[in-house]
Formats: sequence, structure tokens, C-alpha cells
Amino acid sequence: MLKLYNSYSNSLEEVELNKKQVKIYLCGPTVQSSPHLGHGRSAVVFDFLVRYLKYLEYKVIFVRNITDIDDKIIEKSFEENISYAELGTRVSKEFHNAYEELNCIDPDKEPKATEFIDHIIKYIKKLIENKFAYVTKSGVYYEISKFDDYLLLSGRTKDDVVSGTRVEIEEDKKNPEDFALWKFSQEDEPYWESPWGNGRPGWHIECSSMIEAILGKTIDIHCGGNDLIFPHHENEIAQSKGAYPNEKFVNYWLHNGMLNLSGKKMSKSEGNIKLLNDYINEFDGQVVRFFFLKSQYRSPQEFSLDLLKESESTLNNLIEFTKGVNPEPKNEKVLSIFEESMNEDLNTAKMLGDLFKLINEADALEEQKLKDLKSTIKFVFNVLGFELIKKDTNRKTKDELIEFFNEYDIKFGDIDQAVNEFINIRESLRKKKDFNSADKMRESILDIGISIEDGTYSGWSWKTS
RNA sequence: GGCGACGUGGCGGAGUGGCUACGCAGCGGUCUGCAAAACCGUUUACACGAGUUCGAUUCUCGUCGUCGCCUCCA
Repeated sequence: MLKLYNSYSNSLEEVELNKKQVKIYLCGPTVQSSPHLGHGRSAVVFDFLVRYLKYLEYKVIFVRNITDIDDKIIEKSFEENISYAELGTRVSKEFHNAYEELNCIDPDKEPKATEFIDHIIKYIKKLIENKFAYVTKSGVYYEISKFDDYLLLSGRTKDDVVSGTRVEIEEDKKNPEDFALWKFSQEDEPYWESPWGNGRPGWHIECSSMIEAILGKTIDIHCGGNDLIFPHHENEIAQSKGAYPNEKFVNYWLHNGMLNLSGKKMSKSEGNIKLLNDYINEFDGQVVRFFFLKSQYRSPQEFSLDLLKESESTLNNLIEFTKGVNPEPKNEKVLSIFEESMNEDLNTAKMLGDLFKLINEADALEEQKLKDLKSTIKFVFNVLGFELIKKDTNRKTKDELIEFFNEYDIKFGDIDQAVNEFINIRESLRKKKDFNSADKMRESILDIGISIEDGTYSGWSWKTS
């Protein structure tokens, strides 16, 4: 039985979902600057969720939005002297590239705020009709005091929020804590026409509106980073309940933990951001993905280069262990470890530990059982979006390879042939006990990412690293 | 200040009222011309103080510390 931690009830709940249709919405990025590792974590951990639900044979409808208009985007586009749309398109591409490298499955729908302006306007109209919103000289605002259940998600009191309010207080707001649904545009700012004046949507309204437009009034699971709990998700609830007071908005709220750098949250405001693409390029999307697997999704997770290297080692060891078998669900123990761990609020860290316990006992197994163990581990990792295949991270060009092998009078045809000839030359040196030269060759071929391992019984083997 | 989370071995990170997770790194060994890989072995941690208990890292209270949110954030 799948249990998930629901932020709304602050407790682990046995989830009840309809096999035929599970509606999931994940708050995606504001496309204002390049994706960082925190964005990666959110995308990957909820990708684990979606993949696991599919494994359990739920029919999932997965929506992840793109916020392509907001204050920051406008500000940034002014700085760069390009349009908000140009900036948004460019950054969206970077996000898509990163998602692909991380092997996150594409959402069924990926709505953009600017594509739903009409619907957003209708939504705001409804809120005004329902007396939850009012119009001023600067925009349209949601009136918090009209919504009794405000702050049930974050567990605050309204007094806390008022005292902590740090946003510039608009003169014409009824209460400082009221938030904008529609902001009238200033000079030069992009705008859309509305019944109240030219402007743009506020940050929170797009999610309520797009969820309704695409998934309907009630969804099963709403995900996002835990830094969105307040105010973003709190305001989404206020909007959705304001528009449809008698409908349940979200059944399960899931929030992932933040990524820390030396104990501090990685965030735009802290300025301690590590860009996703840097690490995807240096390592491999799968290594970064595996890094996220090593921690339970709600825990804060510590990031450092060394920890990423550690992930690479661990992943490579798993790849070595499962080498030469096809992914198949054969070993019951592995499958039960997988399901029991995932059922406990997607405890991927526990799963990994328990699987390694089995691997450590594997030497005692007879051949077929060992093979089944490997197959099943490979299968389970496939379900979670890993290939367990060594990726060729060697970025040498063909010309560089030709040049390298030329040094040893080897004509480069393909890599296997060239390496074989290389090894043969080296073997003859070893036979002549010219170990100095042989060791030099072994050393030099590391430059093109190949390590040669001499074995007593099997002669030698080579593998790319 | 308010609300919340957390403090586990060198680092990371699960978990449990009693059965020394696990990973990575390190160290020793087998093997090897050497190295690597592989395999074997190895370093017995749960902030501190008190309480409950036959027994607490796990429950309760207190202390100290760290972190998050308090309308920018995945």
C-alpha cells in the first residue's frame, strides 16, 4: 500500500487513487534564468513518483507548468535588452535540455502562463463575483480575510503573515497581506488586455487557473518544492477554494526538500546556485539523477562535487555488478525491497541500502540465482529511469583518436580494433619484460579515457572510463 | 520574534524500544612484474543532561546547536 507524506495533514497517509486516472500537477520553473540543481531535484524526485505510479499500473496524467511571465522575467529581459518572450523561450530550452539529460519523462501537458491568459481572466472574474477579489488602481487583489481556511497548509496564523510581510505595501490594497491576481502594466512592460485594464497575471493565479483548465476542479496530487508552501501553494488554495468553494482542490500535497550547500539552502536569493548543465556536462545526466536517488525526497540533501563523484562511483559499481544481463523481474526479494521502500513515501535511500545488502551476499549465490538478482536490480532501476549502462563519456573526436593511435603506428579504424592492436603491442612488451614501456602505454591511453586492466587468468580487459 | 524541521561513525545517508543498515573514502590482506579490478577482513556512530523502561540512538522533558519558512525561490 502506497503511503505518501501529505503536507496538508502533516502526516503519512495511505493514498487512495483511481487506477484509471491519477491527476498530478507539478509546479515547474519560472523561466527567468538557467536551471540549477534544485530544479533538477524537484523534477527528478517527482519523476520517480510518476514512474512508480505507472509501474503500479495507475493511468497518470502528469502536468508540469512553465511560468513565462512575471516581474523577474520582465526585469531580466530589460537588463538583457530582449523581449520577455525571447528570454522565456531561451531559458525554457535550457530546462527541456536538462530534463532530457536527467531522463525525466515528458509531462502530458506543459502549459505556459501566457497561453492561458483568457482563462486566467475568466478565473479572476469568478473570484470577483464570489467576492474574494477587488479591483484597485494598481491591479486586482485577493482579499485574504474573506477566506476562512487560509494558511491551513503552512500551519501559520494570519498574524504571523501580516507581521512578516515584506512585500512593498501597495497604498490601495485593503490589507497588506492581500496578494495580486492581476497587475496593471507600467510603461514598456508587456501586457494583455483585461476588463480591468492592461496588465499581466500575478504569480499564483496561473496555477489555479491552468489546473482547472487542464485537469479540472479537483486533482489527486500537487507537487513542488517546500519553499513554495508559503505563499504560493497557500494562495493557490485560496484562489481555487474561492472560485469553487464546494470542490476539493487537492487530495495530496507533496513537497520535496531543498538542496543544501554546506548546510545552507541553494537558492537564487542566497546566490549560491550551482547550475544543472555544468554538472550534466561534466558527469552525466544519469549520475546527477542517481545523486538524487540517494536521499529521501523530503529530506534536505547536501550537495558537493565530492558527493557527486561519490554518486558516480556507486553508480558505476552498480553498472559493473549488473553487467551482461537483461532487465527482468525475477528476484522476489529485490522486487519486495523496491516496492516496500517506494511505498514508504518513496524512500529511495532505504531501497538503495537494502539492495546493496543483497549485493553483498551475492557471492554465495549459484549462477542462475546471481543472474536473476542482477536482472531484477537492473529491472528496478529501469523502472526508476536508470539504464545501468556505461555511457561513453569520452568526448574525444575521431581526429584526436587517429592522432593518438598514430603515435604507436596503429591505423585507426574503429575503437575496438585500435585498442586491440594497442594492447597487442603492449603485451609483446610485457612478454619481453619491458615493463617500463608497457606501464607508460597503460598510462598514456588513460588520456583517451580507456583503462587497461591486466588479469592473471583472463589475459587483459579494457574498459572506457 | 512567530511557526516548523533536525542534530547518527572521516563524508553522505536510512532506520529501529533489544537483532552492530548501506554507500563512498580509508586501512590491512589475497592476487599481480607493478598498478587496477575483484574478493576477504577492518574502523562498533546515534548532540548533551535527566526521566520512563528489564532494556533507549529510538519514547518524555529540559539544555545547547544547526537549518528552513514568515509574500523572490524547486
